[in-house]
Amino acid sequence: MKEKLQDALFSAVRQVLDAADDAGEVPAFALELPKRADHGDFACNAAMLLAKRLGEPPRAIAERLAAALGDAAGLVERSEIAGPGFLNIWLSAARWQALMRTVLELGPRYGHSKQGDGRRVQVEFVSANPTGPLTLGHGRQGVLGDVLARLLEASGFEVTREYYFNNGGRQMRVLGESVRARALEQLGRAAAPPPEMFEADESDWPTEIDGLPVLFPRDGYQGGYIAVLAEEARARHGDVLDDAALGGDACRVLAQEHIFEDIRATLERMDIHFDVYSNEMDLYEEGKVEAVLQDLRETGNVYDADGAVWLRATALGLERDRVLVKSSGEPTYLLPDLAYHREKFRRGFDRVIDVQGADHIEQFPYVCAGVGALGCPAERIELLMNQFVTLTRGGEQVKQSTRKATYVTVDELIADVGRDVFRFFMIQRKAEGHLDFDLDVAESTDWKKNPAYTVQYAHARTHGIERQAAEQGVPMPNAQSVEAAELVLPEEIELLKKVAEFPAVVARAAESREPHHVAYYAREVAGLWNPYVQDRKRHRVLSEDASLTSGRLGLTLAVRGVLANALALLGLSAPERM
RNA sequence: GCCCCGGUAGCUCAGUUGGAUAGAGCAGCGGCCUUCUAAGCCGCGGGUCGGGGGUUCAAUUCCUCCCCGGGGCGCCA
Repeated sequence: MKEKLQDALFSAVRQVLDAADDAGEVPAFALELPKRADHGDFACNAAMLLAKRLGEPPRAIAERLAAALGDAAGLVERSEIAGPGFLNIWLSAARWQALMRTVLELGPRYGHSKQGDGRRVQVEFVSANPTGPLTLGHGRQGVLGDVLARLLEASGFEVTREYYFNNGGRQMRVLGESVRARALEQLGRAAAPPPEMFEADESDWPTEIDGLPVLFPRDGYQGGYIAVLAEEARARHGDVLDDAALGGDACRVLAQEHIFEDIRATLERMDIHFDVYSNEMDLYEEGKVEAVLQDLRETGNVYDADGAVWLRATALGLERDRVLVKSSGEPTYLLPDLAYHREKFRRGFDRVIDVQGADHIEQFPYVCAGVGALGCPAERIELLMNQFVTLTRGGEQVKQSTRKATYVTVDELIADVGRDVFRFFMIQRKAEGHLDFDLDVAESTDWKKNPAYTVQYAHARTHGIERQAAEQGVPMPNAQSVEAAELVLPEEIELLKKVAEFPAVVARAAESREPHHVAYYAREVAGLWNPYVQDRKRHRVLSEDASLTSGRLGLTLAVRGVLANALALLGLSAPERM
């Protein structure tokens, strides 16, 4: 619909230019949905853009543009010049007929496009290291990445969802040591450092308490789940626990396995499914990390200083140089990260999107510069950054501390509010802003109060109406029989306009990597539909008037169509009754 | 000190890539109503878009300088 009008306007502008002996190009004018209904269905700014070029007032140009446009082969009912020189355009009523038919015909595909043309996109997200349960930050990132992936799929891209984790470095070693220490504490062969010691100075860290050695690392993992893992370690690796190296290693492997199992279960609860899991260790074993270092050395992008190997990032236009291999001989995380990103390109992705928390944002340019130096098209990597999540209850912020492991986990929150509410809340704000997760609202099952239920209930209501219709023996219309002519009330036109907007909303959300638009859109539809259904005094869907009833049932199905598709993109269920 | 993100109605936030009189949901006020599933429906009030300067037909949107809040600035990940 919009495309046709766009074409008609293009020719109209061409005509106006030709008449003025201007052979230049038609400017990229905007065709937008006005905020106000009395500004028409579409508004075009072409006349204003031409004002300077033609040396005439924009309103005069708009006159000629309107004349050239005419009725655009029956598409346009009328047009008006308004404001500084806008051309406001009203489409003929026949468009609603076409819209309803399209929505009913396409069903679950309404709003989808072939924009991506099968190009391959990788979305890397969550990527939490298996050192403990997923936090709300991971949860937000999970939903963000997953909904973005769904949007890209709906736009015709071939998407790979990928999870990458570091299991080769210090972090995992500390995890193993934490488990081993707890196991030996349980056996009475080591002393547990008292909690307040973690607050004290590093130098005060005890080596021995009451004759027992303190094995728990100063920066160890304090969460309660470590004790559970320790029990498992005692049962399975009791024989090697006393050996620091062997025991620590066995505990690390055991912890990674168990924790990763838990993470997968959590992802399952969020309804997030990855196609590929990658990890740092594999990159080492396949020699990919070593290869990167070698290639960087050959191309003169690294140098040695202070016993370490540095990436010459300043030569690539960045703030400072970065260490790739520490003087201890151990690589920093940046080196395997470069290897991993080079692999992404080797695997043939046209586009790579890294979903990362705000704490990683500074690192991103170094990864891009590094793989760029390796000859990869780094401009194809995108960063989708997200800020942190805070919990609010009763207007007060719920205190969380990762260090003390006193944080609410994804599992706990889902157990509390359910998957659908969890997902909706995590996606409803734009990613780069802070997300305030209001528990009072999220825990409410009142459909009017909780936006996730507002949307789902709006969908359920379309089924409620259909059930009612079936009871009364009223047939539901289909794509062929649907009739829009009876839909004339302002609130009905508003709903139809909203339904018509859906494909543009999806396209924009996908292109701009802003999934929250879909959540807002769903709320808007529900915000129109719920009052429409509820206001029985002015109108009812099911009435004595058979033709009117049929038209309104068509509207019901169209609204259901966009709600169901929006919910699917958000990864929420679309219940038929609640 | 430097970098990134935010600052829009009492609160939580949108704002279609620079457009017309800046919106939604809650909260507040007034009037109706008794449900195609759950108290709903209609209307009203409410704003120096953090502040100054600039760019142009047009700035909440782009540039610049300040203010406030959050995050980051390791041979940690």
